[in-house]
Amino acid sequence: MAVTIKDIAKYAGVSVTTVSRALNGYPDVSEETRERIKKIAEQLNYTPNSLARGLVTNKTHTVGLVVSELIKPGAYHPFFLEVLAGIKAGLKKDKYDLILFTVDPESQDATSYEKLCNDRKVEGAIVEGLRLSDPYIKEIKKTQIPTVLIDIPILTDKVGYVSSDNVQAAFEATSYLIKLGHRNIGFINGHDDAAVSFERLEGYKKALKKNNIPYKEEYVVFDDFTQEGGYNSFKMLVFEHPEITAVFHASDLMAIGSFKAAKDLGMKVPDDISIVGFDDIELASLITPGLTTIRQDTFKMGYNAAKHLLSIIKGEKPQHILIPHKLVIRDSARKI
Amino acid sequence: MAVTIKDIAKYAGVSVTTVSRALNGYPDVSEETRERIKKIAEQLNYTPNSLARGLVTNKTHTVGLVVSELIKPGAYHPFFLEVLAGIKAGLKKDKYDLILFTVDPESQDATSYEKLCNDRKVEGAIVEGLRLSDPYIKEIKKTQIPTVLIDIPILTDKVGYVSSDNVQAAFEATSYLIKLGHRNIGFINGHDDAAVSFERLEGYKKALKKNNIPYKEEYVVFDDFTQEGGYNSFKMLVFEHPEITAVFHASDLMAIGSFKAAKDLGMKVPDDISIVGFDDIELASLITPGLTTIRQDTFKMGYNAAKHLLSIIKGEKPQHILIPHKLVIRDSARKI
DNA sequence: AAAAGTATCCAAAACGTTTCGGATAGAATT
DNA sequence: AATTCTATCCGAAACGTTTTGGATACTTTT
Repeated sequence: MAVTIKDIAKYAGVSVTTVSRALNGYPDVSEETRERIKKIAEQLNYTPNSLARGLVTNKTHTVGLVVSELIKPGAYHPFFLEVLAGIKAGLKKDKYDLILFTVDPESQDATSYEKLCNDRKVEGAIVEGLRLSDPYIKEIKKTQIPTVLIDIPILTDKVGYVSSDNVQAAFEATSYLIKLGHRNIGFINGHDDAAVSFERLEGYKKALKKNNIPYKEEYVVFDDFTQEGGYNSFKMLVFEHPEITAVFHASDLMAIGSFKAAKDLGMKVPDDISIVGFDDIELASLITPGLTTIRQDTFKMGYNAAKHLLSIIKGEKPQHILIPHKLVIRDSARKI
Repeated sequence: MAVTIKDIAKYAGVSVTTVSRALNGYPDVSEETRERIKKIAEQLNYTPNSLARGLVTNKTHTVGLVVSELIKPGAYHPFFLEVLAGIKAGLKKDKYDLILFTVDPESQDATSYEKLCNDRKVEGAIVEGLRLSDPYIKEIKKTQIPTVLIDIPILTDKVGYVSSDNVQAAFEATSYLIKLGHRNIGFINGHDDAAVSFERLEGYKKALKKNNIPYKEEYVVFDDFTQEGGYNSFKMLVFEHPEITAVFHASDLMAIGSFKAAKDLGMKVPDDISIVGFDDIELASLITPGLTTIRQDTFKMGYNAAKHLLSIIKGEKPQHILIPHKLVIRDSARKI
C-alpha cells in the first residue's frame, strides 16, 4: 500500500490539513514542523496521489497530443518527431505531462474531440495532422477546450495555432527559381485537404505575378505529400509539359519522388530539371544532389505550440504564432 | 460544471449505486432501468470522471512510455516512430492510454523510475533507448512495476523485454559477406553502452569462427550509432587496414556515414568496398546504391511490447519476446 | 488588564466514483 | 401459510487529497 498524507500525519502527530499545507508551502505552518513533515515525507518515500489531487483541484497537469495520419505504418511523418521533441521541451518547465492520442476519421466519428479530452481530463491539447475534412475540425472551431493546432488556421476564444508563413515561404522558393532564369515552373502541391496547400499555392502565384509570368493552371498538380505522390505527379507533369525547366514541391518527400522519377526518365537533376522542396527533412542533405528546399523549424513549432497552449490554459488570448523559415540552397536547382 | 453520476441518479430517480452498476453492466439491475439510465446518460452527455474512478479502483488504464536519447534535437531516432505506432496499435483494443516520458541521465538521478511511474499512476511502462549505464537500469532490475524493455535484456518477476535476435542477425549479415568471398571484414559497432552491441559482436564473431576466419580485434570499432560515428570510424578503419573489403555496421545510419566517407575517400560502393547495415530504415532503399541490411520489424516490436506489457499487468509471467528479422539484399555489397 | 493581532494548527466537507452489506418485495417452494 | 429464493435496489463508507472556516494560545498594543 502506498504511503498517504494520513500516514505522515499520524507519524508527525499533526492533522492531515497541516501536512498538506506544509508540503504545499502554505505560510500558516511553522518552519519547524514544516521541516519535520518534509523529512518524514522523504523518509517514507511519499508521492502525492495525483488522482486524488486532481479530483479536488480539477487540474491534472496533463495535456493531450492528438495526431492523425502521422504515425500510420508505411507512411510515417518525416518530422513528427522533431515537433514532439519541441513539445516535450516546451512542457518541461511547467511539469506538464503529455498523453498521446492517435485518431483517424472513423475514431473521430466514434468519440468527439471533447469527449476524448474530457475522458482523460487533459487541460488542453495540441492537434496535428488533421485534414480539413476531418470531423474534429468543425468541432474544434467551437470548442472551449484550450487547443493549439499545428499548420491549421483556426483562431477562436480558446484555440490558436502555429505555422510557418507558407505564403511567404512558397513565394521565396518560387522567386528563387525565377531568379535563376526559370520561366516555366511547375508546382507539385500537396493534397487539397490541407490548409498549407492553399497557402503555398498563393505564394507560388504571387511570385509569378510579381515577375510578370502568367499563371498556368496546368502547371500545378495536387497530390499526396508522399514520395509516390511526387513520383507520379512529376512523370505526368513533364510528359505533358516538356517545356517545364523547374518544379517546386510542397514537401521534400515529393521532391525526392521527383528525383526518382527524373532518374527513371533519364533526366539529370539539376542539369535537365531544377527541383526545390519544402521542409528540409534530414534526407534532404543526404541525397545527391543535395536538395534545395525551405527549412521549417519544426522543433520550434512544437516548442511554441506547447508554450502557447500553456498560456491559453492560464487564460491568455490565443494567437497565430509564426515560425521563421529559411530557404536553404543546395545543388538541386541551377541557373539557366 | 460537468455532469456526474449524481445528476443522472437524480434525473432517473434512483441511487447513485444503481447508476454506477447500470452503466458498468452489473447484473443486479433490471433491463428496463438500465436502458433508462443509459439513455439519460447519453442525453446528458455524461463522461465518467476517470480520476474519481481511478482513485477508488486503483486502476488508471494508462501505461507510460519512457524514452531516452530518442527524440533529442539533432539526433532523432530513425525508427522510434514505427515502434510508437506499434505500441499504440497494441494498446488499442484494451483502450489503454499512453503517456510519454522523456528522460536523460540527470532526470533519472532527480526522480527515480518508481517515482516517475507512481506520480502519474501508470499501471506499467515500456522503456526504450536507455543506455546500460543509465541509473534506471539498476532500478528496473528490482522494480515491481510491470515493465517491458525494448532491446535491453532484463527478465524478472515483473519485467520482460522484446528484441530482435541480434546474435543471429549479425551472424547472417556477416555470413552473407563471407559467402560473397570477403575475408577481411570490418565491423563498425554501436557504442559499448548498449546491449545490442555485444550481441551483434557475438554474431559477427560466430560467423567468422564458423568459416575459420580468425577474429581480429582491430577490425572492430565501437562508436555512436549515428551517421557521424560511421563516417569517422570508416575513415579510420580503411586507413589503418586497407586490406578490408567489406564492413558490416550496427546501424543503417552508420552505414550511410560510411557511404559518405567512402565517397570522400574516392572509393565506390560496392566496387571498392562492400557495405552492410542494420535496421532497414526508410532511407536504406532511397540511397544509391540501395543498402543491403538487416530488417527489423520495428512496428511489431512496439506492438508486441504493448501486448506483453498488458499481459504482465494482468498477472502473467514476463518473457523475452523475439521479433523476426530478415536480411534484405540490395546493391551495397558485391561478390569478390 | 483588557483588547486586538498574529502564528499555528485542525475538523470536516468536498471532489466523483465503486463497492460492501444489507433491505425490500414479489415469486417460488415447501 | 410459512419459508426460502430471487431480482432489484439503496445507504454509507472508502479512495487521498485540498480547502473552508474556525479554534487556540501566545504577543503586542492600548
